[in-house]
Amino acid sequence: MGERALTNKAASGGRAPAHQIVYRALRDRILHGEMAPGQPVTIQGLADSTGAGMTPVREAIRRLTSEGALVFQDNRRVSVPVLDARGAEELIFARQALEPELARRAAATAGPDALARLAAEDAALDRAIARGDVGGYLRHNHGFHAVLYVVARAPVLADLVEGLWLRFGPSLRIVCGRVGTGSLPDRHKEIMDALAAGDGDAAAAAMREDIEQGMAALRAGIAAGEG
Amino acid sequence: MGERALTNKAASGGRAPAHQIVYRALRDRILHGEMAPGQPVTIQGLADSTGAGMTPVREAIRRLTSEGALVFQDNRRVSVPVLDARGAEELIFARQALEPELARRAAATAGPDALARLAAEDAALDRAIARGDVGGYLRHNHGFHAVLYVVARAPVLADLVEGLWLRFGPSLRIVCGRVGTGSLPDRHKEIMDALAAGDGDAAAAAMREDIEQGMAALRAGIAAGEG
DNA sequence: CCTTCCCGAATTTGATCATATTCTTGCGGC
DNA sequence: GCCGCAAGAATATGATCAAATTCGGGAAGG
Repeated sequence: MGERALTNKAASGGRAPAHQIVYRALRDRILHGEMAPGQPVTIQGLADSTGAGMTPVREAIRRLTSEGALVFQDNRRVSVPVLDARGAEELIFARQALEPELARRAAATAGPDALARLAAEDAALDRAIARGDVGGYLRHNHGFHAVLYVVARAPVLADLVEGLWLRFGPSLRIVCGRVGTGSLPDRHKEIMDALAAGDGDAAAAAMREDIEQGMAALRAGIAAGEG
Repeated sequence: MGERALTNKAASGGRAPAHQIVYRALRDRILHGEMAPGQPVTIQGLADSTGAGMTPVREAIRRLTSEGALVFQDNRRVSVPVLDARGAEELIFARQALEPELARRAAATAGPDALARLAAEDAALDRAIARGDVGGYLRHNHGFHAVLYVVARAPVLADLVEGLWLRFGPSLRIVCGRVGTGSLPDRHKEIMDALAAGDGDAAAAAMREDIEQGMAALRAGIAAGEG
């Protein structure tokens, strides 16, 4: 999400601005489900907990509201949004509309190093599942897809899809916490095979099934939580 | 983009926060092509021109960078992004992937008032074309689609697509300024007919053609501008 | 006498600004 | 060509003001 500059900056020894640090930290917490849906997010609370001033915190919050990771209530308060069934359906549609294309493009650009990084994320994911580590599952499941987005070299589409993850992250954590990591199969092996073979159609198809399986759990969990 | 609260606030007599006003103003200027691609945007300049302090301006800029309407350069400066051919292709793909679905959903929810608003926007659009008014063309072309997004009652998809408009707005202005408004046909009549008939498939198909026609101009203009 | 409702003060939170600090950059001298 | 200086711009802080929520006291009604 336009963080290339920051990454370069950090890599070259420069110090990142406080608002970037706060943004990153809060973003990761939302993405990995460490904030519950509906939980209020206060500027002063974040400023106290991060040690930053109000202005950088304010900027980080504005950014995340723009991405749908936080919502601006009519009281001017900010909170983690509660995902309803309609919203979940839209997110699933958007993922299915965009991510298979990213997989297709990644099949044309993936090299050995990319495949190795994907395999590493998938292995870490499997270990987290075996351990029953929900946090690790969420982190490495997203990590696998995030590597694929970078490999696809489609920054606009990648930005859009990353925004979708932010919207269902908190709810996915709730759902996974209820059902555990046992019943969460994925199609990552099929995706990697297709990428290795350079078969875009197969990669897109495998991604479609991976999303369908992952989002089916979310859909069911949200329906159960609402009823 | 999550501005429902603000709108209600403003409608009920409350005053909108300065950062919302600045955000809206700058967003509209980008959307309607009043800022050229590559043009720098300085915090102090905006603060001076809008009369607001630096903090609200800062928040507005952060929001727009998150939406891809502005880019954060590695110098910590902010500017209007320059759209290249690859980025344009991604935007076109994303529009084609998402907007037909919005048209399909709008066909199921459009009532007489919605059709009237669409017809009003389209009429204003036709007048702008006849007048050769590029600014009016951009404003009412977006207005037509924006009304449709609201009618579709799919806020997540609408947010995503609105973000796409922000990304190609400045470049579209350049292209339209080069070729004029004469050769810019659209499929708005077909879309409205399909919505009136409640035919989702026809609405989606008409939307696909409308996007194809509008984006073909952008694609050609960008290729010409780069070559 | 107890319960309920309403009103207003205290507290919490958000919004804004003026200012100090840091960073980048461009220029001029060496 | 290189180094340092000065100007412009972004970053960050804390203070100050305004809005909203909460909580507690008191009156009305049962």
